[in-house]
Amino acid sequence: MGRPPSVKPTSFDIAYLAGVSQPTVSRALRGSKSVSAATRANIERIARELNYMVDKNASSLRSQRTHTLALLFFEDPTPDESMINPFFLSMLGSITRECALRGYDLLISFQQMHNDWHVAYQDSHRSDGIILLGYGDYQLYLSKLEHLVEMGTNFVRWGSVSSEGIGLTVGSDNVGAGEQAGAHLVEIGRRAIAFLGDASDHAPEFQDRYTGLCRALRAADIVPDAALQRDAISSEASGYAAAQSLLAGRKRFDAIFAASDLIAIGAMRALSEAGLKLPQDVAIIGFDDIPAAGLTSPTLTTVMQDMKGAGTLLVDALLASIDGRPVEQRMLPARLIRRQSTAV
Amino acid sequence: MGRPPSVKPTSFDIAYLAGVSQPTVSRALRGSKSVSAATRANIERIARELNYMVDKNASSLRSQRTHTLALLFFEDPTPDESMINPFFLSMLGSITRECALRGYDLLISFQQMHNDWHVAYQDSHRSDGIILLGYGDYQLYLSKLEHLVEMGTNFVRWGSVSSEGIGLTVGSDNVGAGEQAGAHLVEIGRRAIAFLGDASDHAPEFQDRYTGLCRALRAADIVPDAALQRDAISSEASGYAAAQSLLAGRKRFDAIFAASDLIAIGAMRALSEAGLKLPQDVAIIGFDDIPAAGLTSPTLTTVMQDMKGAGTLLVDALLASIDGRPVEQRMLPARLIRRQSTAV
DNA sequence: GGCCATAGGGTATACGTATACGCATAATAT
DNA sequence: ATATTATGCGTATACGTATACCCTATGGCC
Repeated sequence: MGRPPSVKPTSFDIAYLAGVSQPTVSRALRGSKSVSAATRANIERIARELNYMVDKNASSLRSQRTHTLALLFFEDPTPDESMINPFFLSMLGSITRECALRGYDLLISFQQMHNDWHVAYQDSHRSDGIILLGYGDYQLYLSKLEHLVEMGTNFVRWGSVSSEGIGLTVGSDNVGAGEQAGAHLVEIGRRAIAFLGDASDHAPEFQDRYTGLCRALRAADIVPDAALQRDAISSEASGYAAAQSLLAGRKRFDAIFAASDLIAIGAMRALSEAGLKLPQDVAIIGFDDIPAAGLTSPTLTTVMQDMKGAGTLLVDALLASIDGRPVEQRMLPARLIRRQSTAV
Repeated sequence: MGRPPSVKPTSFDIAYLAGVSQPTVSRALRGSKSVSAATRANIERIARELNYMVDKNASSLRSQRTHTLALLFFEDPTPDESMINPFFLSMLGSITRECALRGYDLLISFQQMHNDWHVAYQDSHRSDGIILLGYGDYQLYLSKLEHLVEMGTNFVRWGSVSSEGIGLTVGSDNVGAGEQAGAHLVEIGRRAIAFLGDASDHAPEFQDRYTGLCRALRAADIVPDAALQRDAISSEASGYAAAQSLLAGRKRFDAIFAASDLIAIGAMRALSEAGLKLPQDVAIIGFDDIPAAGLTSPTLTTVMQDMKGAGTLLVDALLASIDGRPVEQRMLPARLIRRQSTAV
């Protein structure tokens, strides 16, 4: 029934010291109820004394459960290789914390959008499930998701909840947030409100925000004007370009709702360079509340998403899906943060 | 010698199809040279067709190598629970990329500084080595490092390389960087240069930066004035407070070198509120080149560390240490980024 | 007092891979 | 032609845990 304790203690060592068999040790430590309280206490004491830790590999191999989740960042290739979207990074903290709380490890990896879906597949073999945080062209993204579904991989992704999507999705109430932003701009007297951000189904989240804006406009009896919308991806450069294009157009506008803070910041630069006064000439609202939003001048009114809730919900939904519990799509409320860029 | 292919292919399935034994499959796929080219090619082909992937748990269990590194963020507890130092986050990208390149997985976890060292110990059992990214009181940190050394854990940490430290360290040339910053301020005609940041051995990196500044001052025949130094930790609030304390002092100053961008940004706010013109009245230099540094007004001159190189070097050093190869402490050059806050 | 249920825990084994060892055959040396 | 070595691969087994199954003792029940 045993050998004496060795270098790295195993369940056998504990069994030997406790005078029981190895399986009993396993049962005791995993909380099986078919082990007496006295035996369990004894085993737990010895384990603590020896600094014993269950060997994760052996355990996973046997049980076929890794107790590990993989976090996969999907991104469009950027010129600056090492840049990561600050918005998703802010979710990292809460996801990690939530995983730790549930006793799960978190594996992390970054992928360029154009890469083989194989990577995700690979990750699915090292973990019980995958959390997907992606941005970029949604249509490119789709085929990868289909592969995952096909293979029965457990995964959740952050994205647009309102549009029907593939797989389990958690996201902010983008439509509602867009509506709040629009209502606020109307409230401060603006009527010619431009939207910067791709409004097609290549970017469902942006599309939702635009939908919300339009809804707010109609509620104020304003007819949304397609001539005041410009496509932009989430980068400062893209926002700058979009705003310039807007300025070049013949349509006048007195406010901008940008689909992300980076776009808004780029737009602000373009507007300033054109000699416009913010927010007097043009009020502007961003989205995400990245740290930089509080540092621009004027400081940027924006929509704050519930990142902490997001991490919790993502992990929660994924674990439910892994355990075969029923899960529903869930939407998180977003909140408007009023700053100088809309203070008139 | 086998059974037919099953659901999730194993090396046995491949062996069966290739008409060889399982160990041969293992050898072929791991690149052992005691397998003929023909056999290997055949095995690789079959593996590809079956979408075979080596079971990480089984492999790790047998070989006692996980091919996984753990990234551990150590932080002082912050009021805002989910905030992570943006500076370290920017290292995340390059570390991940480097790991992927070397075929290593990356496990990630966050820890409050005051937590049990046990967490690190635990992580050391799920990985071949640990990368420590920490900030906060270095003295608190020390005992944890000693534990790790004691246990023979492989680890590298980001920190001050010049001061003698425990374990393997990789870091920027903080002294040199401080010297560059000081020289630049002298060059634009400033002579009363303040330093914001803890200059004690509780924060070796900040101390190094201060040392560098003093060196530059002496080179210009200026005697460093201790009355122009204020302790600060890396946060905006702390920088704000430190600058206010400086303003309250009777010593006049015409420049500030802040030990981090966050400190600098806080200080800028305090100075602006005091009616001082930047950079005319006070020039200011930060450290880290966080994204926000380019967005403040005036934009902030700062020191950019080589984050990409840092990730590479950290992983490199750790793997060397794991493989028992000799490793030396290494220092990365830092570069001054000139912006408006020192443009006179 | 015989019968069955239950608690408590032991026995055997599987998870999938990597490696020490041994054994042929072929290549080379003498 | 025999001894020697290298090449290529099979055999056996270990890594440490979790679980299906089996056994024993005890207690309750009629």
